[in-house]
Amino acid sequence: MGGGPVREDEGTAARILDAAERLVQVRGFNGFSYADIAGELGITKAALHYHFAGKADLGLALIGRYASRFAEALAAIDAAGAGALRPAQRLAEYAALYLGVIQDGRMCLCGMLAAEYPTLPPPMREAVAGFFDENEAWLEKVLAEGRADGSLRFPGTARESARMVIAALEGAMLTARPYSDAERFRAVAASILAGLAPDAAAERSPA
Amino acid sequence: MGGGPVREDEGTAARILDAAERLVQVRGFNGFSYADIAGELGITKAALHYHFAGKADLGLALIGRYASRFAEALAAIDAAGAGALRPAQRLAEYAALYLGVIQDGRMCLCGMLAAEYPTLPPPMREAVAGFFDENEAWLEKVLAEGRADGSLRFPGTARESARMVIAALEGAMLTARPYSDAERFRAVAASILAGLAPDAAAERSPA
DNA sequence: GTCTATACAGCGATAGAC
DNA sequence: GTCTATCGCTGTATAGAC
Repeated sequence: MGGGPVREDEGTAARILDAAERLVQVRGFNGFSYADIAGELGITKAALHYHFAGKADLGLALIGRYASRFAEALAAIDAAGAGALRPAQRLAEYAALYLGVIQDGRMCLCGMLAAEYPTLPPPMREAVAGFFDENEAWLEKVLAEGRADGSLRFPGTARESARMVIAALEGAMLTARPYSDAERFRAVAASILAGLAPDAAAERSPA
Repeated sequence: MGGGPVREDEGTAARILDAAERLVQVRGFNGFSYADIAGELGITKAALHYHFAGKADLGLALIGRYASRFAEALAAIDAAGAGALRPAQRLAEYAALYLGVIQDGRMCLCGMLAAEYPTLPPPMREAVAGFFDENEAWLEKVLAEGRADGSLRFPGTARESARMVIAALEGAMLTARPYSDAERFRAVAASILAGLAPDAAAERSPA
């Protein structure tokens, strides 16, 4: 899901999305301009407006593509090992997804947008909330399954712990920013997983 | 001195900081302008520049005041109960500090600035990192004490778990923003504490 | 689909009167 | 200490040529 250029014959719209995605993840939605993207791609601001009429349209497309990729990655985890991955392993894969996001000084697109939430156009707000809802639903399912088979232990409901996991991983990305240190994120992620699966010491590395 | 209809005896500089603090916590450092503060206080942008020469100076003063208040709050926790508060209780008080921050759609000042980190002037960056370092040191001390007396249990080092706690609480503020729901934050905070003090189910929640 | 050119609002910041 | 006035720059967005 990390984003980044995919192929060389990628269309202009996709290249705009790639550059904008990186800029939002690094500098925030209020921290970049059409001029930044135009300069990076070697086109003019006017050309950008042809592909995405306004910044709000661009932002909405950004979230849609990002959420789709994330959903595909979650489906891939469910399908891995012919659907035989144990809950703790799926959690580790989930954390590994986040590890792939933070490269190059980025943080989660929707985590960044959550910080800027009050300044976002309403359509973007709804899309951001939807992203978190989907992650929460997937994690709740995994956690409930892990509790049922005894491989995961946590207090309260599976939904509450799902929210805790998302909060901790997003917060780990956020608080790692001042230190430009991916290892710092990895250690925090490992600490979270270890707290949920105290028995499975060998399963907890998200790398 | 001059007499506008001011609520209190608070000086202009302090009132500027109050307004700016709220604006940064809600909209981010890149999401407000001198005009916003001036309009709110009924003064002009030029008057603002008299008190804080540039936006970077204002931002630095903001972090300094915020960090000082936080340090005082931590010292108050250490002093509470004549220094007899148990580690789990001190942790709960720590989480309660965060709960007081998120009112009115705010999030932690330094959490917000961490998201905007790459766009901040270098002096502000150093101050933000210092805030997290201080929190980490305080938490590490509490966690180590809790492990020593058997009241807290966690994997890895006390420092790693301290970073996990900060990440989870900051992330809980971040991910609660789309839902405008303080209860959502409270539940996540309780989930974190419960994971560290599994024996103390009756341990008071951060409310 | 991309360009040049431009409109127009907003930004941080400064000079000088009072 | 606050004001009016203004500067230079950047922001998003648009019109119309090619």
